[in-house]
Amino acid sequence: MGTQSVTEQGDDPAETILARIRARGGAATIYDIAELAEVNPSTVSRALGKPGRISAATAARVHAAAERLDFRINPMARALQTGKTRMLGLVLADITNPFVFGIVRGAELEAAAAGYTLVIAESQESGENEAEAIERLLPSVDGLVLATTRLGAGAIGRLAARKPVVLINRAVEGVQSVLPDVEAGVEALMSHLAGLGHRSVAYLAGPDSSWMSARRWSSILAAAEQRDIAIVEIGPGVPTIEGGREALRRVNAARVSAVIAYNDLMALGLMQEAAARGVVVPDQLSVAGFDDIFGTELITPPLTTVHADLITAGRRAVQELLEPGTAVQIEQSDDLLPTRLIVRGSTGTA
Amino acid sequence: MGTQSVTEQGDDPAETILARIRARGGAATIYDIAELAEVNPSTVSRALGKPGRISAATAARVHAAAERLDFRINPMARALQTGKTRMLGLVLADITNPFVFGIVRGAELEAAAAGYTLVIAESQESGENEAEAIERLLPSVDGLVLATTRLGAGAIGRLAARKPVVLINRAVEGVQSVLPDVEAGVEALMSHLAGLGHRSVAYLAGPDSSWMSARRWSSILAAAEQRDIAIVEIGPGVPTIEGGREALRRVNAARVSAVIAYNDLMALGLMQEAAARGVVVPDQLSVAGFDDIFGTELITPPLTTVHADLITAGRRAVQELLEPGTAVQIEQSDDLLPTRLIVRGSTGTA
DNA sequence: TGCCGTATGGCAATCGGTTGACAAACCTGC
DNA sequence: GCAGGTTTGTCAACCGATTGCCATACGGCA
Repeated sequence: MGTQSVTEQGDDPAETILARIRARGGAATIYDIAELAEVNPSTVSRALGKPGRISAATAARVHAAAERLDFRINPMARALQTGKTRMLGLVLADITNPFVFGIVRGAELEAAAAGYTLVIAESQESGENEAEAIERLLPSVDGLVLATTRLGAGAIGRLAARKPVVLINRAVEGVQSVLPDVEAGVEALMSHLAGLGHRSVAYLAGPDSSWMSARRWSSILAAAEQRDIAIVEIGPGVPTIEGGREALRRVNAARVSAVIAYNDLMALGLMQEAAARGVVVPDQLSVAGFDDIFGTELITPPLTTVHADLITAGRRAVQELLEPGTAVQIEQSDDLLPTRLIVRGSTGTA
Repeated sequence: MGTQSVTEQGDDPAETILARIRARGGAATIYDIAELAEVNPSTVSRALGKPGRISAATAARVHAAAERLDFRINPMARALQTGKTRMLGLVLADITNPFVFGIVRGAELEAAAAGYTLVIAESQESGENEAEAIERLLPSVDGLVLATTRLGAGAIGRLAARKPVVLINRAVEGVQSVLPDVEAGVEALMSHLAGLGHRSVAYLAGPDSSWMSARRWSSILAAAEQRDIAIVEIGPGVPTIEGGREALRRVNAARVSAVIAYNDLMALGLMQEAAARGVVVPDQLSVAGFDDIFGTELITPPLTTVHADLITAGRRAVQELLEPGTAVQIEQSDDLLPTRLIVRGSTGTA
């Protein structure tokens, strides 16, 4: 014995405390740490959360104890006191639309970097689900990113009054938003089509309620007028492959040489239906879309589309949520997301 | 005056309380309700959460007051006391893989139906990110769904000891899991290929660490042996389109007439690369994949694949998490998810 | 009328952190 | 050696719900 003492667990204070934690069947708390480091719980809290407030020596003891006990802060307890949950909500209309990939990834990235947790809710393109999901989410998040939702401007405004809200691909007076440079993308696309000799073009619109569909249409209209190209709007349509397929008939009936779809999903649908009906793309009909989603390179011919940097959109939305520093200037700010035309095989000479 | 009294806000107790709530800048609490309904906070709690415990009359008063004040329970406060957060974590390797669509949607659906919130974390195919994400998530969720992660069996086991865990597309001793009926799908696929006259087939494996890749390979191996078909395993490879593209050379070198890819993404990559190199599918090479993801119908020729019901996988994973009723029998339980062969154009006669 | 069992509501402790107010200890410099 | 200022750590209240225990009220029954 003596130096060669029996290694009894009981004599190591850390072991004693760990045993107690295990017995209670939970995780270590700051009280456990306080006991082990022989300080007050409040000191633990500050050592862990307010760098500089506690002397380096004590802080080191606390950190060592925390490490030893494998301490993990209880987010609920902290949230209860501070009112901040360190969670952000991301509301999507349809998670099976590859369009959301980039947004989700960008938002995740940025949120994780800031130590925030991202909660994703999807409404499956249903307004009720969406309202419900948002209500469920609201009390537990510090802010909300709304990506092309079904909500009306009024509801969004009211929401923004309760919690910070950032919109993606949509603008509402007084609410922050992240928008792509539609103008530039459309300009490039219309020049491209004009250069190929198209004099008559159709725009296949998305849902009536879609702010972005209207925005794209107005840009396209302006660009067409400027170039003296005939333009017609067809729709509204469901923003899915199915919606695109169903619209082909009306597009054909319009006797245009090119069609611009509200989004890539609809463009893909148009192309599938065209292939099924023997309409050759791009010889008989040029097709273009927006967003450059997964799948645009898969189809034959590959789809010409206006690329938007969705990852950056997701990142920036979260950034703006986290730092209200950015002024609440919507529209016309120079920070529209860059957009660029990707020319592939689905567009050809008229 | 009298009946025609001045409508002063101050005389409506609800208004007074609402004003106070607004001033404090927060939401209504059970204490506010208690005050308005003239009962004790504990009565409010019970009226709202324990049906039957409080008399119908009082409960009605409480509910009316809650409604009036637009009460929304504070999830953090409840979680702190009960230890249950009513949140579930879903960990994905890569959210940009269309494979996860169904899983996410199914899990969302089921979680929402049970009043739970789903928190999604993605590791971007990196082990470190994943461990970090899980650590971040763990304290705030009641359970975890792990969909084809990078974690080793040991780590998963340790995790399962801390919180309920359900695995998708992977089995670990003693941990619940949701698995597809690989056997049946592979049988159907191999019969199909054999019927087309293929006598020499390659399997393009996924990552080394992938449990499912190994599982598929062993099934394929068995089915090939049984049919006296020559089979080779090529790989491991990255489970993406890029990974598939890179593998084409090795597949060609193997001089097989058909290749089965670990998943659809790799199969799509193989086909893209084949098209780029003038290898005609299916005339010179038949290609098949697994999962039936978005995009398999887009490519030309469309991809033959083994469909798995991923939505159901997501749903069931959440169900098992929520009701531990299900016995912890992994493997060999009859509840493997049905699987079925979808024959499309990418497979043809040898 | 009186006794007992049950239905109902209240009291107060509790979950695990955070934070304002304060006291003790420490350092200055004169 | 002491006034004045700064660190550093402690005390105790608090966030908003839940819940075990208890007191009262009420109904039934003898």
